[in-house]
Amino acid sequence: MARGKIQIKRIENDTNRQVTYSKRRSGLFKKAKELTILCDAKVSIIMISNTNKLHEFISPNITTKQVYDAYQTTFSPDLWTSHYAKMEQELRNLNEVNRQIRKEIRRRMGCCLEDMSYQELVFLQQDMENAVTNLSERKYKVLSNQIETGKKKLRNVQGIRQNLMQAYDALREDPHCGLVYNGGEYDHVMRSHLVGLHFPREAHIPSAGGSCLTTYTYLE
Amino acid sequence: MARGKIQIKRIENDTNRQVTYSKRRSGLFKKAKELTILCDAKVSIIMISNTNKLHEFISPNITTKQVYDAYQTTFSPDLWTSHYAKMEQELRNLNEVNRQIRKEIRRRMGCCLEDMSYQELVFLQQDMENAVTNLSERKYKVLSNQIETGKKKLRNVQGIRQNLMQAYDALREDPHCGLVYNGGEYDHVMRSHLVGLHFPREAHIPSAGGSCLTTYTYLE
DNA sequence: AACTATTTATAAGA
DNA sequence: TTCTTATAAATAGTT
Repeated sequence: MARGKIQIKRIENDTNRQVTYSKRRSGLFKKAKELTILCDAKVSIIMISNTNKLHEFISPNITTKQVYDAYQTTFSPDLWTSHYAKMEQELRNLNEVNRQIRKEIRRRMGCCLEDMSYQELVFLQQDMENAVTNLSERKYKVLSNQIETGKKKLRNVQGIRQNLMQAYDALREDPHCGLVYNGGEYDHVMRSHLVGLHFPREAHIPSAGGSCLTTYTYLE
Repeated sequence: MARGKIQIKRIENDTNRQVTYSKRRSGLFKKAKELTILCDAKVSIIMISNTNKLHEFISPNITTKQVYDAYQTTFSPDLWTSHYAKMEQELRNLNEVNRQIRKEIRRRMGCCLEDMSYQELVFLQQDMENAVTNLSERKYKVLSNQIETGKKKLRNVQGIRQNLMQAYDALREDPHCGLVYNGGEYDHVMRSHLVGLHFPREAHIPSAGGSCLTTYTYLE
């Protein structure tokens, strides 16, 4: 939604997907938080990432359990247990699909071709050749991504190296630079910055912040 | 977020709150849907409105129960519940303390004095003046220590000088002794002792070593 | 992580 | 409720 519109479809690049997940998760949680406050509502969000990491948001003064209990109560045991009905249906579908796929696979491995017409065989061959092409393109893309990432890292490192070289040259050209950093002054500045305890008058003192957001890994 | 910025605080007007709830709910669900697709994640959202209406979002191909089961698996429920409650309590306490301390610091820097009564201001001023006094005393003590150390070193040097004088006298009386005390040895000793009196920049200043504890008065 | 050009969400009004 | 639209906020791509 910025620097270009994106299609809402699975992001194939792992890194991008991760980054987007992280960004949008915090966006979503922020919205949830605002909604909680603006509308005096209770919100529970549980997210499971592509990599099986679990994140949750829960409005203040309530627990996730309480929300899900309310959910259960509201949708009566029926709907809650319909979960199982849904699963059964899914299972049946899955079995059927599974049977078909296995047949297809066997065919694509060169077996079970007996009951296919010539026309079907033509189509199948074409399809298999397309598949090879797709795979090849995909392979190329993955490689490109890797190269791209590598380039980025390289640029990064080169930038750092250049800065270091410049700093080093400056130091060599002007030995008096050394004095600038000598003595207690620099030390004082450094220390106060490092410790971060020198609350200037208008200092923004970071709040401990009562975040309700938590990240845990959900182990399958 | 449009036609004017709004403060994130409870919308008091019932109708507006309802409308905003409805709009933002669909916004939230839309975002959740996009996230689901873009990042290949699973999201479960349950919302309970101000008027106790319940709404849910669930990613395709998964049930709310499954997500909640995953959640429960991740946090062995009993342990989690008590743990969570504990954390919440801690957080609340910490936030409160944090708030107070920040206020106190700001006050001691001369800000946020608007909501203090005269009596409180008097106490605070007294307290701050006491603090200045303590600091001043401490400063004086550190200086005394330095002077004391200086005196000791001086005495030490005087002793050496006396020894030298005696040796010199002995030398004059018996020229053969001279060889024994000749060379850089005494010179070196002299120099190091004398130099010690200059308190150069790197002089060791005795550590404050004292208390880091301060008593804050929590004035509302 | 920070930045910023864009896209998207949405508050207020109709 | 729904539509519109000016504006605030989110965020994709980049650094």
